[in-house]
Amino acid sequence: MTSDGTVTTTNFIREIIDQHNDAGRFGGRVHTRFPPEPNGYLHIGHAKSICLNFGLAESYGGKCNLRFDDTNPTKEEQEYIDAIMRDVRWLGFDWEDRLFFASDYFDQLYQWAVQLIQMGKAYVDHLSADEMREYRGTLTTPGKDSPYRARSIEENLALFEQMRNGEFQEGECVLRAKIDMTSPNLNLRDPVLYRILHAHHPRTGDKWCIYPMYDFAHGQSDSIEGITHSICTLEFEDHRPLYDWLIDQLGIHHPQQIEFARLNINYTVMSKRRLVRLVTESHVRGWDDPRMPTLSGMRRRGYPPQAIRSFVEETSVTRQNSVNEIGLLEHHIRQYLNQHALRVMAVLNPLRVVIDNYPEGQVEELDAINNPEDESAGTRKVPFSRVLYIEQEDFMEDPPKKFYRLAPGREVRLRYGYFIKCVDVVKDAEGNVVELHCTFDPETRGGYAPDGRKVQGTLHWVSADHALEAEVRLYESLFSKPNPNDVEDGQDFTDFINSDSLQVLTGCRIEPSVATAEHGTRYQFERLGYFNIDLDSIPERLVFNRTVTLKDSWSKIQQKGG
RNA sequence: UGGGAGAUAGUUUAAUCGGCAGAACAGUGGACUUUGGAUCCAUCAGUCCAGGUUCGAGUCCUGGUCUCCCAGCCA
Repeated sequence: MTSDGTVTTTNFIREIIDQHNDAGRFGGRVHTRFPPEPNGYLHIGHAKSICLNFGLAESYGGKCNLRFDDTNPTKEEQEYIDAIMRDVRWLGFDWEDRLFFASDYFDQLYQWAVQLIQMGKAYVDHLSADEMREYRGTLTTPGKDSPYRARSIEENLALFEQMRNGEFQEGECVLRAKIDMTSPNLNLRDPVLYRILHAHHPRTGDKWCIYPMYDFAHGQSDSIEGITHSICTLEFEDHRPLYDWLIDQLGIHHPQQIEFARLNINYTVMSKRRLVRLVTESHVRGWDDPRMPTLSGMRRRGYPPQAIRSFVEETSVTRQNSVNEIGLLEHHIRQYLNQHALRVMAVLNPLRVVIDNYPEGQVEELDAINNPEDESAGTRKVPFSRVLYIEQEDFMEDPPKKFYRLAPGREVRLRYGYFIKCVDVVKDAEGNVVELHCTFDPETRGGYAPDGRKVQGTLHWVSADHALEAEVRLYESLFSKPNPNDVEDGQDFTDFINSDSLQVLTGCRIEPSVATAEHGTRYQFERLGYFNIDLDSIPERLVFNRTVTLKDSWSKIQQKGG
C-alpha cells in the first residue's frame, strides 16, 4: 500500500529493481526522477510517469527528484514550469528540496564536452543541417564521415571556445560526438552534442549561446543527481547505447535506464505538439479546458487526483504499446466520487410544476441525505413549496412501457419529498409542455407511503422560489474518432474534433445548499452525474462543469427501443 | 531491404522452474433499491500463425506473420 491507500501491483520494473537490490547494485539505493521539459502542460500520460517514479521511490524507501529538462530555450517558458509544479503537487507528490534543472548543470556539461574533445571523441562540424542529413545515410544505408571529422584536438578546442563566445551564427556549426557513422543505430552516427542558439534562457538568461542537446544533457543529469533507475518511455530505447557510451567515456556514475510504454487513451490526443495546436488554434479554451487530457484540464473538469492515480495504477506498467478505453478512466472517477461527493439536487432543463393542493406560501424544510455511501457526511435541509421544477426529461405525455417517470395520471415520488400525481398539462402555442399541475399526498412526506403503496419512479426537483440559477457546462469527448491520430493523406487530426464536445446550459436550477461552496467543490447532482464548481463561477452567477455522468441504464433501454 | 522493441477475451492486463489460462473495465441477464445511481449474483469471451521438444508449452526451440519506434542543430 502507498500513502494514498492504493494497492501497488508488481511490474517488470519492480522486478528489475528487486534483482538489483538482491545483487547489491547501487547499494540497495533507489533514486528516481521525473524529468519534464517545460514546453507545455502535463497530461495524463505524464501522470503515469509521475506515479511510477514517485511511487517507486516511496515504496523502496528512496527519493524522487523533479528535474526540468530545460535545454531548449526557444520552446520553454516559466509559465510551463509553474504549471508543471502545480500539477505534480496536485497529484499528491512531493519532491521536497530536490527541485533541479538541467540548466543547473550547463557548466559541468560544458566541461564534459571539452573533456570529450580532449579525448578525441568530439569535434566541431561545419556541415549544414541539410548536408548533415545527407551524410547521415538512411535506415538501410550507412552514413559517411564529415570532412570536418578529422580536425585536430587543438582546433576543435579553439572552435568550441569560439562557439561558446558567440563568434558563430546559429546553424554555422555544432559539436558532435565522434562515434560511428556506419552504426545501424542512427543515434550513434556522430550525434550532435551542442548547437548554437542565440536565445534568452528562462533561468540562465544570456549566459549561454550554445545549448546541449537533450541526448547530451539527460543521461549526465541523471548521473550528477545519483539517479539509480532512469525510467523513460520506449522511444528512448535506441538512445540508451548513446547515453551508456557518453557516461562510460566520461567515467561517471552510471544509472540504469529502463523503458516502459507510454499511456494512451482513446478519443483524445496526447502528444504535446497536438495539444499545443488545440490551444493556439483555439479549438479549446486553453490548457485547462475541461475537455483537455491535461492534468489542469482534468482538475478543472472535476477529476479527483486520487481517481487519476488509481486509474494509472490499474493500467499497469508494461512494454506493450496500447490504448486504454476512456471508460476505464471514467470508472475510476465515478468510483471515487461515489464514495466522496456530496449529493444535491439540480435541474438542468427545468419544467415548472405546480402542486395544486399544496398551501400557497407554505415552505417545508425536508431532510436529505448528503451521501448514502458515507454516513458521516450527515444530512441537510431542502426547501419544498407549492411551485417546483423537475427535469423536462422526467415527463412524457405519451410514455413508452418502461418509462418509470411522470406522465398524465401517473404518480411518482419526489426524492425526500412527497408522492405527486400529474393531473394537468399546460402547453404553449407550439404545443410544447410548459407547465404541469399535480396533486400531492400529504401522507407521503419524506417519500414513504403509510399504506405501503409503491411508485416506480423517484424524481429530483428543486423549489422554484428557493433554487439558485446556474450555468452548467456539459462535456463529451473532444474527438469523435477513437484514434484521432489515424488520418488519411490530406486530413488533419483537428478534422475529427467533436463539434458537440461542449454544450452550455443556462437557466439551470440548483438547491440553495451550494450557495457558498468554493471553486472546485465536487457534487453529485442526483440522477444526473458528478459536477464541480468551475473557476468562472461567482456567487451571482454559478457555473458548474459536468465531470462525468452517472451510469445510465435508462438510456440503454431507450436505445434498444424501449 | 538496416537496427531496436512488442504480440494473451472487445479493451487493459496476470500466470513462480515448463504444471488447472486468473482479473478489471466494457457487454449481456438477474436480484435489490427513496438516485433507472450504488451494491450483489450470474454470464459471454483469450494465448498471432505453422512446425518441433516434452508426460505436459502462453512460457523452451525453429520458421513465418502483424504492429510500434529510429534518418531534428526537438525532447
